[in-house]
Amino acid sequence: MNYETLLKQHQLKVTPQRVGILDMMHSAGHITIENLFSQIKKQFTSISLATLYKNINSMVDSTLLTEVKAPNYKTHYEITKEPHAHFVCTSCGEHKDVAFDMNKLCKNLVDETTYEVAKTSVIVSGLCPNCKTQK
Amino acid sequence: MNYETLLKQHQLKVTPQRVGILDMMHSAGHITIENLFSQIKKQFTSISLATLYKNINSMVDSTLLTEVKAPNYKTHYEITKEPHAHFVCTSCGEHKDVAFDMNKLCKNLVDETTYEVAKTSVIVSGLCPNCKTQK
DNA sequence: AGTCAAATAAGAATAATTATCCTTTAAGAA
DNA sequence: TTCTTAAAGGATAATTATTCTTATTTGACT
Repeated sequence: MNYETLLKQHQLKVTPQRVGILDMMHSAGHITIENLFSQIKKQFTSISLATLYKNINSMVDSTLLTEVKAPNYKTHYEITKEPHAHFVCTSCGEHKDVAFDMNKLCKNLVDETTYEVAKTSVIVSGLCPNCKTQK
Repeated sequence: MNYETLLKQHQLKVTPQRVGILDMMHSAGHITIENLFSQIKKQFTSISLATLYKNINSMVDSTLLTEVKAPNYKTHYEITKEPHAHFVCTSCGEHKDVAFDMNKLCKNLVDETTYEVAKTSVIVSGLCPNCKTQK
């Protein structure tokens, strides 16, 4: 995958920092701001945390990145992929992408002979009827 | 609904503050810490923000409350109900509970002639195979 | 190469959450 | 009831998370 192209497609300026962020995010799968910052500092020793936040936020706004907010878990980020669910272990914190198969959703989302599902959370966002008509 | 019973069922001590929190949360439907704090201070003028956080967290841990973390939206809390999804308007912030009908999930979760769906997020949490077998 | 809007770094400022410490109180035992 | 104790409350400090400000630099496009 070519990060420069990806950034341009999303009308974002290509900078070494952004390419570095994407590269790191790609190899990590998903990552928190905290981890990303400590990783990225190795490559860009003087990068600022504010820069990281601004870049992450603009990439989230442009849908290049997806923000994942799981209960009892730090917000983390990933390069936007096909729709999928996230399984988060309440004990060890492991998290795992799960194919978004409609028929297996909710309690059936993961194999319950091996996983123990405690909670599911579904968030849909967009425009409500009011705001949609005002566009 | 009787909040004392509810608290006892979850093995939590019954205190006036907790009853007040639940009462407020029940009438609000869902509420942020910020709003809850400004409301609850009217009733318990000397309540501390830390107390609020401690109570909310223990009630979330006991599953009495559910924490809802939606993208671009402040974390809010509600008394745990039947599984359901949340629709959050990216424009006005309105949020609305949506019946968790498996067949309508994802893009079909809300009526797309009136809503405009931008993102869906599904989070499942519990124990991963490793942690499950270690129990 | 020259221009300019956008990005960066640095650090301050603000917001959100948790920890600490000491006092008070709910809940069950005596 | 009263006693005992673990848990809860309040005040505030500490930590963590996020955004803002300003001066400087740089990528993208003439």
